[in-house]
Amino acid sequence: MDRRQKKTREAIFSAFTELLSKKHYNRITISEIISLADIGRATFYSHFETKDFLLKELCEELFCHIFDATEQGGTKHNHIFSCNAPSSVILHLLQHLQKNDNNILDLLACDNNELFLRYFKENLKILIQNKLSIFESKKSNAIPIDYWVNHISTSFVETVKW
Amino acid sequence: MDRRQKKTREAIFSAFTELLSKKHYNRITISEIISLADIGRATFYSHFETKDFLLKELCEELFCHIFDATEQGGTKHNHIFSCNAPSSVILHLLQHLQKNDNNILDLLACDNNELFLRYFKENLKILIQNKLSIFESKKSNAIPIDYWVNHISTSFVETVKW
DNA sequence: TTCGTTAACGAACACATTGTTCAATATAAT
DNA sequence: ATTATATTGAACAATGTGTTCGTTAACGAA
Repeated sequence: MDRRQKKTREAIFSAFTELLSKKHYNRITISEIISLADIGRATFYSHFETKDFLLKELCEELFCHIFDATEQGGTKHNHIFSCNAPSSVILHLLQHLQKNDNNILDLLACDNNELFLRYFKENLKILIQNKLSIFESKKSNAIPIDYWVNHISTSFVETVKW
Repeated sequence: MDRRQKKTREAIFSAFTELLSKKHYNRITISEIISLADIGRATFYSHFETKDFLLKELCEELFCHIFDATEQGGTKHNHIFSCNAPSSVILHLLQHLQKNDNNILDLLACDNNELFLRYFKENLKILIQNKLSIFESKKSNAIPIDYWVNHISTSFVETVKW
């Protein structure tokens, strides 16, 4: 990727997360992001179609790192973070939270969490779905499996939030 | 309250809920609400300061009904709903959900739920806080009580959502 | 270093939405 | 019937959005 592209992209992400930790997503304007990132208006729009897409891509950057590492089986991975992923995904996740990488905690804490938490939960669901499929054999269970998936992932997210 | 005020207020709420069930909150404009409710622009602003306040008051209308009934001790109450509140708040709540009064289910289902779910949860928290305070005597518990409050209310909300 | 490619700039633009104002009108309460 | 008040409609400035385009500067490969 062109060095210029990467720079502006990171400048935008940086400005955006800074603003997110200060005010609600709805109240953040493109103009604010632009002036804080110190880039041209047209430049922003050549990177992100809308503010929603920006948030979406930010979430993907943050979460794909952790959940992608699952499939790579504990090898080194390099996104925004760089670390040695432990074998347990949950442990890995908690480690990042503890270090508060990229201010994830700030983002989870305040009002901006809607889409953010949704991504978090979506990815967790897939993970737990896989874990639970081990017990798939006991199909006679009266409680549907996707209820358990939902319940466990939700409980986890809410526990972290708490 | 003035008959005219009540009419406009209900027209706004009605138009707003209809729009909410169709598109995301962020994408709904005041102008849309106005034209669907068929009222003047100035009229809207004489009722609600902003779109956020409108949502807030809608949530209050919907949830205060159920949670207020707790304190009144099962007597008849008259908000948007009117019914004989059973002694169990949870039962009461589930009854309304089953009847899908005021399209609550629609509102819970789709993307507009952020603030909505928050109110739901906030009110539940208070309720559960009270219920749990009965066991307050066992203070030696290693797990803080507000964790339990959070966990139980969250689980309930998420179960309903599921 | 050179050179073709591509990103960033910035200023301008049409457009949509917001929230306010005000005088005129219609409706309610007593 | 009369007073009070809610609604109306049109106009308004202010702000934000998303696009356009010619110019400038940085990039990377040869």
